[in-house]
Amino acid sequence: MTPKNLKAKAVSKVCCGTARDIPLSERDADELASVFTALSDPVRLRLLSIISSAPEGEVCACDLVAPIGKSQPTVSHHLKILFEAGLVDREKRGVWVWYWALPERMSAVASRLR
Amino acid sequence: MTPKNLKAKAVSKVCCGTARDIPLSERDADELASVFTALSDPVRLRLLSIISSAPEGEVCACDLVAPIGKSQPTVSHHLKILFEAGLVDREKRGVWVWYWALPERMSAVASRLR
DNA sequence: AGATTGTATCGACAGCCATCGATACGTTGA
DNA sequence: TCAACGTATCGATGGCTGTCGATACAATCT
Repeated sequence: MTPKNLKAKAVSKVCCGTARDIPLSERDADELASVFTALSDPVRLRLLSIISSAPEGEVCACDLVAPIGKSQPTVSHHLKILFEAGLVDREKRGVWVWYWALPERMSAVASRLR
Repeated sequence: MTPKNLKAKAVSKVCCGTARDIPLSERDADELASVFTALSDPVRLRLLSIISSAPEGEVCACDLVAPIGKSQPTVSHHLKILFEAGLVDREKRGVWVWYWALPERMSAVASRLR
């Protein structure tokens, strides 16, 4: 059992109760953590902000390299991670690849934070 | 300027417009990314789920080691990261340290995902 | 076909991070 | 004062990750 609430002053002799089961399963924790990992890089967050706020709803990858200020392989790497996390989708049109955000995915993750 | 929407079929000759400014500043991106980094580990997410769902609103650190299944130093390390990210607060009472969640912080982060 | 251009992949390297044993610190109780 | 206990810190280690140059791939244009 978890010890009583002793916030004020007293200190119980009894502590460290028996283990309860964890609300978040190991599998769910792994999945959630993988999404947060995709969001844990400032370059990816800025890419996401550009893509999400695009007036046309989508952005050509060629328009993402210059403002980010990183090399083209690096930007491509980050876009791949965002894509695999389900945060953006993409489509190849001719030589170019267009990216757009998946807001329902982001709000789904957000709701998991209560 | 960003090229026209050519989703259907045609492919424009013109692409790769001039750089717009990024909605998310570099400073804000760093700050946000640091919080997501704190959330990017399954052990920390499970710790947070235990702490957040505690009936008394708080949990003794001594009750966190066993269910997580990691060593005491490892759990202490993760709790420190959650604390420094502003996701939990803590108070020492006697020998024990009690942790509780800061839901307003989590919802603040969640709202940043739209 | 060959040249050009946008994108993704590869290989390498440096820095960060999760993990644990050992240990130090602080508090309690005898 | 000393022993016991909960927690935090330290040091080491293995694995992961962001970065870039070089290169491969695919589509377009001449």
